[in-house]
Amino acid sequence: MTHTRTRLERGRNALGPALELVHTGRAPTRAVLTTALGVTRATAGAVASELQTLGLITVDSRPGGATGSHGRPSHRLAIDPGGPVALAAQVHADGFRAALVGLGGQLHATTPACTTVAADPREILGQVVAAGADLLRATGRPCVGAGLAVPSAVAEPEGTALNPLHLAWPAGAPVRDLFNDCLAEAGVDAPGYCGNDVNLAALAEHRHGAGQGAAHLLCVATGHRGVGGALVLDGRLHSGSAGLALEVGHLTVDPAGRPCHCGSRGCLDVETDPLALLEAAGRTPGPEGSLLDQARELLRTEYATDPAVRRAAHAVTDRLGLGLAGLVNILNPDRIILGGLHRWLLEADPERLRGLIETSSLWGRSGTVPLASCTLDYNSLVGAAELAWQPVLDDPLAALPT
Amino acid sequence: MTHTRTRLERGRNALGPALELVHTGRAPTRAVLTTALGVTRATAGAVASELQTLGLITVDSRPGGATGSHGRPSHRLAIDPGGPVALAAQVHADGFRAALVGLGGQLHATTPACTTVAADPREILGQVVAAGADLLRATGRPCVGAGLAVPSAVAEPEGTALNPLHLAWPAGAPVRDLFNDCLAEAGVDAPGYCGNDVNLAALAEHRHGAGQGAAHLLCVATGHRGVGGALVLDGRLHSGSAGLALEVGHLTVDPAGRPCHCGSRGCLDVETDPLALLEAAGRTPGPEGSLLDQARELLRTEYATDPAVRRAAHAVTDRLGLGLAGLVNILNPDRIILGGLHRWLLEADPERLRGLIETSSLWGRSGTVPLASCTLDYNSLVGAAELAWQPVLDDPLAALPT
DNA sequence: TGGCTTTGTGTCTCCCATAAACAAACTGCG
DNA sequence: CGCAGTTTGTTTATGGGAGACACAAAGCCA
Repeated sequence: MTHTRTRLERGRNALGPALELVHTGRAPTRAVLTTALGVTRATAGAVASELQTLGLITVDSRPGGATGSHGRPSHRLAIDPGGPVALAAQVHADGFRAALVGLGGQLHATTPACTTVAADPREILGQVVAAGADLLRATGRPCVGAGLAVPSAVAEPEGTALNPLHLAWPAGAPVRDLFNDCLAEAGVDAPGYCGNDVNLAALAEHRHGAGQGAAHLLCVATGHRGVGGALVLDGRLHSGSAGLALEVGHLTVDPAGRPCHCGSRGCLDVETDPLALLEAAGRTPGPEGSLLDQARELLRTEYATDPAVRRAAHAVTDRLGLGLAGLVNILNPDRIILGGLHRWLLEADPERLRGLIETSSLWGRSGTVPLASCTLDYNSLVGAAELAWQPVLDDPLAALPT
Repeated sequence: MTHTRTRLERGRNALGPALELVHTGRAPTRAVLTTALGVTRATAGAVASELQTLGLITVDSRPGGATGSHGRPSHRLAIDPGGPVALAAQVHADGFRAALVGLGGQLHATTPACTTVAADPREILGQVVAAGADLLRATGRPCVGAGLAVPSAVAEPEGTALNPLHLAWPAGAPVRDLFNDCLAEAGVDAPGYCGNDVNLAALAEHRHGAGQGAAHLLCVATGHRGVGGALVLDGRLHSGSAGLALEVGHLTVDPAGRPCHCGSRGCLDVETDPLALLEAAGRTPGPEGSLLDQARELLRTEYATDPAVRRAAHAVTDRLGLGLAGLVNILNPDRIILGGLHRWLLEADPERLRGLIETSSLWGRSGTVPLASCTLDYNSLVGAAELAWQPVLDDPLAALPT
């Protein structure tokens, strides 16, 4: 056995952290990069120019812009607009979508949402990958990898979808392998990664959206059906030892509530999803539009006018608050962001939810947990791209061709 | 601003990791230290000799022992028996105890358990620190720091005890500051750290006991009263953004259960603690011995013979299983260890608890979570010492005098 | 225009860790 | 017993990342 370059696989050690700072928008100039990395200006300069040589960022030599501060203005750092992209894909109950995402979480191209839903996993993945491959060919830019968001827990390291029941897939479908097969077939020579859609949304929000700066970010969101959770710890997705953490859908929030397919009653999954709100308001779901859209419309148009809608929203909010309080006691996050229906419930009555969490989370007094809405468009897609970008962020030299 | 040695505060970079490997018993010889660190033999040799110079470990030059393998036998690494120690202290409902703990979690000296309980925090801390200081003077060995375990959540970074209700202390007592004051008064010139007793027990079990090797370790335990939880992620205690994570006592495990002081009903705290078992078995707590000891005796002597005791144990086990299943869904640990009464319940009927967690934790099929008992004596004390040792493990050169 | 401040750059140096060759210690076999 | 084979410890030389330092550049402000 010979020992060869264990030392971070050679290459500048600060390269990855530096790229991550630019990626997350925390290093607009070389000066703040210097202080953020805690290195000398000489090192930061070398690192920045190396990232520039890799074609990942640009270093503005002649800014000319007003700095507002004294002294020599710092060179501005920006994502190279011609740099590589990641292929992002998402499948959900109502269709699928593909996109290209560059560094910084910027969407460079998106396919229109497709609403034909093939029952067979292989078929739908083939469709979404083909759409993404078309985008790639159209831009001609290099691809660092591909990410896929699915509405199911994804077991690691197997890469299997454990409960894709909203897709009517078989439990345990080898989604990562299928995804990679489709990528190879479509001629995309890049590694494919898979993750749960809410997890990936949380990751995207942490890096580019409402979760920025949170050290312990909890995200709870409804998709089109069901409820998902995610936790981002110190910038990394915490998905447990097997990728199954934060499956919060089956927290009990109403012991006398409606039965859940898990066998229990009153689970967060069935008590706080769009269908629950519609039913509580005495509405029958219509045929057009997703349940999520219908619930949103209901809140938007009739929350202020119809007492029944208001009562229903309050009831659902109360159950959500109970679930969040339980999670706060277990996870002690420093920020909570809500997506899907939960976001609209929060915005309909922020104080009610805040109050609930404070009173039933034991340590209400020792600092309220800030609640916020998810703000990023297509956050699951952006999060899927983060998966593909991660190796580059960890070690640009090793992950990139040259 | 001048940049001065940000580079890990100078000193050999692999020093901390190497010491941690020896500390946790994962590096019995220089050869495995080499592979575990992923460095060359030259580096490992230099690191080991440097740790030896610091007086932390010993390197056996002439082992002579049979290795069982071919080739030159490797030098053995061991904790220096004359090295520094940490002062560990624990206070609980029934008394307090102090000890000296060396590297490797070894107890070098312990005061007898004291059962006089002063009501005033300052007073009882003064007593336990004085006892520890006596031990220190008796050995004459250097002290790297002091750690204190308390039966309460400890808020970070304030260092205040948020719910020390089993000690009848005021909520929010500045326990870390008080501890440090007492240390200074007793002439102990070392920094003092505080933590929750179950958290510290989990940390100790992870490093030296039943939790070794687990990447995501969940620990749930009863103290003398109440229930606590802890999570060790990748070798570090996860205590949330403010030190309040894993306050699992108020998970609802029986909606129709007995009222809890938190205002809810059927909390894990009141449904699975020693008093709950005694009451369920129709026994009235006696005056002598702690409730935990009485519950343990009951299980030991009458579980096999008295159907009422068996029924009571099963009922409490069922509630515990429900709580654990909920935690598994949220945290997805790869091992669970149980302490206090929960340990005895597990050992009374392992299959019942295992089955409960499998059936109600959604992913029973995708790999059962191993359940184990806490095995370390005085694990909270050892864990308290870990707090004091941590700076040394992180950077031996910076933390030690010379 | 000349201080003052902040930032970028080139040069030198330090020092940690690798690489490579060698020495040491043990097993096993003929 | 001696020698091959294997694994481990040690020495020396080399390389490379990052700090220290000095100096230049580029803006403010009087």
